[in-house]
Amino acid sequence: MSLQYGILGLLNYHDSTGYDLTKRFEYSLNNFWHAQSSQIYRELSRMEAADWVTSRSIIQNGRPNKRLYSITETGRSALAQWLCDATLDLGNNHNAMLVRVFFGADDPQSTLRLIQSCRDVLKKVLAAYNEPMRANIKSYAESIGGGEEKRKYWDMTLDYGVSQAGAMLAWTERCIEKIEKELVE
Amino acid sequence: MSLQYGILGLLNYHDSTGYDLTKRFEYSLNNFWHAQSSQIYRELSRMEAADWVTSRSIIQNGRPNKRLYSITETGRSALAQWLCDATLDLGNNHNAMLVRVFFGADDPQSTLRLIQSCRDVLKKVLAAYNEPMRANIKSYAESIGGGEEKRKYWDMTLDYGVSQAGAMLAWTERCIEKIEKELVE
DNA sequence: TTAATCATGTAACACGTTACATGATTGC
DNA sequence: GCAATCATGTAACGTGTTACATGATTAA
Repeated sequence: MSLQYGILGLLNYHDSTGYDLTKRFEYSLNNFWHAQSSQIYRELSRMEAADWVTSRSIIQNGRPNKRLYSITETGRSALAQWLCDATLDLGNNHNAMLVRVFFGADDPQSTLRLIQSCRDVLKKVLAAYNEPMRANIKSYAESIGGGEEKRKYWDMTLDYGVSQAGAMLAWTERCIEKIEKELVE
Repeated sequence: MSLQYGILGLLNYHDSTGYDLTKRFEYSLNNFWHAQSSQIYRELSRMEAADWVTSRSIIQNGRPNKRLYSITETGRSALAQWLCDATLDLGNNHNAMLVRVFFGADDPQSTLRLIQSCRDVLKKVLAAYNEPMRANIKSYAESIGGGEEKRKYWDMTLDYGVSQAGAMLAWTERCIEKIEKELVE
């Protein structure tokens, strides 16, 4: 149910359309929460029914009409309440690659290839944190009131991504070494 | 769709009931793939329809009857094919805590508390890797043919968990320091 | 005597993904 | 001329979660 709160959090910064929110997710929360536009529209309808948001139509010419969403007081307090709730779920880790590694003993060659390709992807991911992601966050911070204060927290979430990817990269390298040693013997 | 392959992988070791598989998931793959029994039973029905597994009833006295599942040749080749497929999705990261941190600037106090409780949980998680998890895997390895070979790969998945949790723990400590410094000012 | 273990599932719902439909405008 | 952007969604499906139902046996 965090998607709803992610949406509320962004609407709390300023009114947005579903389209805006989709983009915004992609450029900020995407690192730790991915959301398709179809899902965002669905949640927006539900949230409007629950009176967490309201919407009004904006007629445009030359562009399809927009539906601009705003957070309500009810929504604002639901958000505040959720944000300070410290219950923690480290639960839903679903990693298909690790399933493959787990069952990898019967075919070390392809497991090795798998982990190598994982390593290569991670190197690109780590590079991307610096270039597009930090830059996106910086420019978003400049476009918002109190952005510099908020940016400290946004940066923490990026640091998280960097440290997780870094640890995973180091892990792939250790695994590769182990499997290569095994294959030589 | 990886759940099906997780099930196939375990059935490839030996025939099991849905109940066995649920336990097995909890003690081995749980680190990177969690599955409820209801989901496992559902997948087993689908897989039987697809002829990846077959089942037979075992009558027991004093205990409810079992349905024992076995992997078929079709299932075995589906598994082998999936295992050596190197496509990688680092996609579905869903972390509610990071959503809270992202929107944490308005309430540094509760964000601090949140991250502190995360740190405490992580310390326990890291301790658990050594005691119940390594031990479980070791005893499972001893109960299976070729277990020692396989254990190398199982251990790699545990190493993964340890390194991710370790990196996350270090991250929480950096964040706590930053926020505490901010609160003093 | 109380809880845990064994063993099966169903039902309902929530969340996530993929594919599709529409159609003008702007930039290359 | 072609692709991308803007902007809305629906439909169908797949996956994950929660709650419930049943009921004997065994260990604390």
